Amino acid sequence: MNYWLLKSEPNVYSFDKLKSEKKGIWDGVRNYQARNNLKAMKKGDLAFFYHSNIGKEIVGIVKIIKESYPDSTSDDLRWVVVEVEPFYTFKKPISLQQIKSDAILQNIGLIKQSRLSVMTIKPEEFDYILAFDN
DNA sequence: GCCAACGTTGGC
DNA sequence: GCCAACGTTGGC
Repeated sequence: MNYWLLKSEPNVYSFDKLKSEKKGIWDGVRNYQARNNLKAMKKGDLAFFYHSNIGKEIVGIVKIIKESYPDSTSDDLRWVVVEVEPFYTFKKPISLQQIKSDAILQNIGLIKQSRLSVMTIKPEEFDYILAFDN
């Protein structure tokens, strides 16, 4: 079981939209490192859903329900998608500011590699962030 | 709107 | 294979 973080601009594709649609295809990734992370995802893995640009906060968790397959929004076979469904909604979203100001989370990918849209989250980071919500 | 931090492209 | 120029992402 691995943990991930997926970024989306909420004005393009928000967590609320995913919830209203019950499941979603994570398409449009055009970066090798992000693509490699998509390929490494297994059914049942969990991922934080982060709103970039607007909100700048982790708003929920999604579950990977279908492993990677070619992205139909590109005719280039290098790119892939996964399918996700809503798994958990944070009672109170975790802001980037909160993550940045936490000594434990200084090495999280969200801070270290701010431009990457699909990244891994260490199990201890996942548990630690989830505990904020209780 | 600006800029830092990348990633990509293309000339050599 | 190097590197300059350019494009993109995302925080501020």
